[in-house]
Amino acid sequence: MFSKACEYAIKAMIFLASRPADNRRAGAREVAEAIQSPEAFTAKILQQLMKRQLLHSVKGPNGGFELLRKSEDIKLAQIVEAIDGDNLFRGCVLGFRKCSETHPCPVHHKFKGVRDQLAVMLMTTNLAEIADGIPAGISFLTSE
Amino acid sequence: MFSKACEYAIKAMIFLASRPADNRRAGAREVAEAIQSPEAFTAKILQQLMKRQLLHSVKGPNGGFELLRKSEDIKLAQIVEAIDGDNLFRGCVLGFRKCSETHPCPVHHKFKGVRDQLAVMLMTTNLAEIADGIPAGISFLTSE
DNA sequence: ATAAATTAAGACAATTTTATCTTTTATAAA
DNA sequence: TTTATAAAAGATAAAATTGTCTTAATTTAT
Repeated sequence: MFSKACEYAIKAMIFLASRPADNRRAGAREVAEAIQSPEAFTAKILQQLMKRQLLHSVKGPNGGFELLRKSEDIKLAQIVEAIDGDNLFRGCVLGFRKCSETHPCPVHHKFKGVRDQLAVMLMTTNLAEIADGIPAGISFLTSE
Repeated sequence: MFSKACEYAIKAMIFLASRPADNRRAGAREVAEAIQSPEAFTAKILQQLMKRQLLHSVKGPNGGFELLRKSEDIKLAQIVEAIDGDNLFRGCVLGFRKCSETHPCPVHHKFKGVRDQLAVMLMTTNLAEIADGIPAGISFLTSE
């Protein structure tokens, strides 16, 4: 569904959002360890999230990354869009450029419901609501 | 959402299902032209669909590929599963192996609805219903 | 000021996916 | 039986994605 890079991006953003409010900032190494992802690759992804105005970074000792906005104001769709683009929830599943209600591909109407539900969910779900379950022990960011 | 190979597979199966009943068989070249895909790559995919018991092939002059079963009896899920596996509609969106109702990843409950709707749709939609719109001019298998 | 820590950036490498090319095998038609 | 046609199979290649390494730039703390 998502690229590996996008999976890491979502996990990284959730991790940052789930940290205590007084110490939100975390370095690339810390993020990578927390979400069990390759460090250098993760650093690149954090940089992309910066360019897309989702993160902010500080160099030097005690530096690191933190959310640019409140977690309530960051939607899942923005993270996905920053890394994978919006093709998943806006494009034609068969890859046609010209696919629409009036000129539909053979599966257009079959996928419409799923696609729209996915788009709405991604656009309305904010980081806070999915990150809060982690410190509460309700959901998990690691396998074991 | 789907790999390129899977997109081609779906299109190829739809193309074959949309042909006139008296001349269902089509060669790899004909299929590739119809769905505007690279011929050799498409041939490989058709072979995979054969190994997964979705197609049958005949060698030699006037040979080619045809559906192994009636299009009514072939579900979209079988085609997707044959090429991309069932990860899309059964696996965890964040890639966790151990993700379940009782041990959920942070987005598990948010994606559950979409994922289940997708799974049901893929498992209940048969080739006939999506292929029939093509000869009828209701849906399209090419861009222009 | 200097040293240490950390991000930024770019080159490089491995893997996977997508795509092509060549040779072999099977089959139908002449 | 020969020839032409088409799939089967395997090698090769190109492109995209994933991942690593090295160097530079920046900032904090000493």
